[in-house]
Amino acid sequence: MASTDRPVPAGLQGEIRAYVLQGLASGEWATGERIPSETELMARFGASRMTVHHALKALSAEGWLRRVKGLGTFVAPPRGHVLQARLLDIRDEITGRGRVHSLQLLSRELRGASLQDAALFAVEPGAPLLHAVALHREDGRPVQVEDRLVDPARVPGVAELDPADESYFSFLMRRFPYPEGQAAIRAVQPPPELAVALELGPGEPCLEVERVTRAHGAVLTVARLTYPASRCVVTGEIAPPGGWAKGADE
Amino acid sequence: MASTDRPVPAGLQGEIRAYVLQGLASGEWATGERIPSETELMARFGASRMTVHHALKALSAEGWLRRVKGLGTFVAPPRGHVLQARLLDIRDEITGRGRVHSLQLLSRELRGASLQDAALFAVEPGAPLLHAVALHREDGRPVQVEDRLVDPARVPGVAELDPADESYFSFLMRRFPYPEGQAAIRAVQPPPELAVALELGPGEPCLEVERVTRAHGAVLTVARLTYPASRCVVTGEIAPPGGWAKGADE
DNA sequence: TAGTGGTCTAGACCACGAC
DNA sequence: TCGTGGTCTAGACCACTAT
Repeated sequence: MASTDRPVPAGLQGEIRAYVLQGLASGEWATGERIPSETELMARFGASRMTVHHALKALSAEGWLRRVKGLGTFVAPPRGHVLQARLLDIRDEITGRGRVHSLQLLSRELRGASLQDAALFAVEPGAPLLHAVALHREDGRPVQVEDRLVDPARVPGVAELDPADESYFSFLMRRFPYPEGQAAIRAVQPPPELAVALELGPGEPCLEVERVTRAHGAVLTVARLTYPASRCVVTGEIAPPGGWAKGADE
Repeated sequence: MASTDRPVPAGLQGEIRAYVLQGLASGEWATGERIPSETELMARFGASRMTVHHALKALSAEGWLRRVKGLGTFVAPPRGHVLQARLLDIRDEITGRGRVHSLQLLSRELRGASLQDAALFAVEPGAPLLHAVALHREDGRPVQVEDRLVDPARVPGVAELDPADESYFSFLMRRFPYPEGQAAIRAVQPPPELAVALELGPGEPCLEVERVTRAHGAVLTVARLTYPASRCVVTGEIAPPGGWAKGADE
């Protein structure tokens, strides 16, 4: 609830850190303004230069400060609101709530890449891509349609994977634990076939999350996840600079 | 497009950093596994302990590693996909695209806090809250309804603010540059009055972003932003551990 | 007790920017 | 030239963990 519970450095570094953060929070130093130099802080806290340096370096890495060699240390500009949302495996989400997850494979085929696919995946048109569509249920109620395209050349074994056994998400995370990519969230009027599959109420919209996942710059998979509006919210924290670099402690 | 362009430490620290990241990316060290100790790395790179220590400390602060005193350094568990999206001032977004922003104030009143408001803001029921509803247009087309509740006691001057002059978002950011809070994104069927205000097509859904913003733990404002589905996408990066702690360099 | 990481010091050389 | 931050060293003491 408070701000970040990053492991606060103890001792002198902690004091210097607190001093600087206090100056920022109180508005004593405005955006872009110069804060005391390492030399000044050494004197003020009776610390060695390394100690001061590390305190400032950490604050700079967290986005509070900007340091310029030859010039000094400045207050970093605020970055607007940054929303940090976890996008988890739907399966984990459901079982984590103590519900029962089930999956119905609607289609799965190896097909040639369209021109559009080819451009996105940076492969030759016609190159084989795995296209799978699955319906996820929570206690029997449909909660997500997963429409996924994977490049089997970059994800060996994915063509043989039975998503009822292990989700594509989990399979990919095991092999590429540090994903890069982009995501987009939209509200959509679902096409009729999705409305039927998801057992939507009349006129009920959907939330659509589209994800492009890369590893080493190469696109691995594109997923389009469609949720009934009434059964999904994306939530997240508005992050202070530095975000939640704290390890995974939950 | 690649991954994070954090200022890479030069020299020995950079080498050690690269060595560790390489080990992680290649899967040489699995999640939870122990990586070489500071002593071992000192020998391997001919570096002093401080140098090794800082390299590992930085990687740990970025979420790649977890260090335990007395035990060693371990590979941090992957954290799933983390979506980092900037939520900006709609005004800046529009003018940033070279379009013309205009605002129509639909209502603004000082009203007593309902029981629900009181619980959220942690004030007495009946305490004055500013409630403003505004319609934002881009080149004349409605793109957002902003429904906002602000505690004027915590945001002095906000009751006198004319949102056509300066947006509430910007006003708040100037006074509280380091916001905390939560946000939620939903798809909704807008109520008729919103459908009219936003000039929605028949059956067109909306994306709703709800934000609770705090400073020093106290709720400053709650905003409910409603966008026509056809005119809004929330986009963001899927972040590696460490996110984009890099200062604001765009 | 031995090994780990957490913190700190008092030096050092360097690259950079302003004057 | 002077002050800035970037990097590095070779020590040190401490707290913690496992044996």
